[in-house]
Amino acid sequence: MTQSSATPVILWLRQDLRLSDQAALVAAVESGHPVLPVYVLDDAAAGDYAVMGAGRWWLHHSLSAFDASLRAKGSRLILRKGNSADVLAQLAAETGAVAVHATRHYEPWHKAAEQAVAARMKLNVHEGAVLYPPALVRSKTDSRYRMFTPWWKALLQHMPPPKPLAAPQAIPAPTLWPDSDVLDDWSLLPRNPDWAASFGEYWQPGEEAAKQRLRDFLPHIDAYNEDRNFPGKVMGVSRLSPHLHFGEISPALIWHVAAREAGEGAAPYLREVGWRDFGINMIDQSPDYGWVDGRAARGAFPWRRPDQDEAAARDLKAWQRGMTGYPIIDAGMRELWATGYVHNRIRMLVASFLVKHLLIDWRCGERWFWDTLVDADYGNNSVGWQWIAGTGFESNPFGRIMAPLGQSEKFDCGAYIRLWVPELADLRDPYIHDPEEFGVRPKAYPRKIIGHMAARTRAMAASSQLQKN
DNA sequence: TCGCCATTCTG
DNA sequence: AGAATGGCG
Repeated sequence: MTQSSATPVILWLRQDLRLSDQAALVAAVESGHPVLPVYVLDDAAAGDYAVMGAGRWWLHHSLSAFDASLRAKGSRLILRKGNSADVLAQLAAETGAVAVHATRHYEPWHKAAEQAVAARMKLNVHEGAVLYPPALVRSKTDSRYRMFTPWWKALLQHMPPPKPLAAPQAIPAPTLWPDSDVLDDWSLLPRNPDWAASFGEYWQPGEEAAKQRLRDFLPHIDAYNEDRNFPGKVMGVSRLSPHLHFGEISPALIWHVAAREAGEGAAPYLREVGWRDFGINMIDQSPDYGWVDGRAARGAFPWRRPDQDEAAARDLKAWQRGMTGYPIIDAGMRELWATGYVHNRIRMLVASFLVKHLLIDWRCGERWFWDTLVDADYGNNSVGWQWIAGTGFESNPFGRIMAPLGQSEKFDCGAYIRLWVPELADLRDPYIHDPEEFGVRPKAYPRKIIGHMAARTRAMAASSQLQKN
């Protein structure tokens, strides 16, 4: 016993930076061995989907918070960089560790890494990143779903999720800690310029902050179904997405807390939490969903290519910078830049604008979001863009073009615009939604880069051209 | 196979 | 009021 208990087990962490409700952690502790928690930064494996800009800011603070939580339990976080399987094998060789515990993830690069690790050592994979394992949600004919509603009905048959596991009282430490990289040396935080300077005003990464945000949101959960449509309502949504992405809080914990506090009133909110599982369900079935059209077009769609067409490049830049001349679009893109987040309704509007008004390939938008969102998540991002672009298995038809100006008014976005577009701060409703229409020309605010009707006509023409092919 | 129905709407 | 396309039972 003394001999074997001195042999450590590795707790391999990825997007699971929490102590509560983590089966892998509980199993590692219950094994009776000292536990070596290690986070491996493996950018090469993820390739284009490595944690990028805004996500790296979050990751830095989340790792720091998680290390502090571990230390309060008598443990600590080892940081290593490189190929996951190589790093873990090396760590095992250094410490004599014989087994690895980890939480299962469904991104293709995570699945590949799990296989590579399992080929070289004893890997115990635990569920916990999802409400329910996606492969086990089956239709009557035993097939898997690509449409949300039937999938959701089937998933509900398996709900509630397992009861959340408590954080261990203490985490047994090895007698000798292996070397760890120094977090600051990873240079995850931006500098020169520090474009994330204001992020701290909006976010506090880490498990404790995630739980606090959930507690703060609970009194508003009954109003969610209505208020979530209004980007100006600060407590209309929970803003838990980045915490969920990095695994600082589990979806099962959210489910149980929300259901306990709000009963049936939690249902609309939990359905939206369910969209995260649905995204995972999609990328699990179609690992290339982030860049390959789900429904292949009947010929190449005539996207305007920013890499080949100067006008398209200018339009893409105007969109990225929030200088399109559409107040609601510009407010959203500037909120994204300043906070690493955008309200979901605005995500739909800006995405639709890029794809349909500007006719720019949805993958350009997917890339921009991947770089700028603190909650950039492969499943969510891919499903969202494919839905808006009309390329997804289940998606909005291309011909359905959202009217940004109408939506801005309908969802009362005046205050939201005044907050993010200071050039328009003096304008009242209804002028704020479409100043050009009212003949108002605020200083330094651009004209619309394309008129709504002109864009609509162009998009419909491009789309019908495709039908003929 | 065939009919039903689809996340967040438009003019 | 309308409307078209594909997943699902």
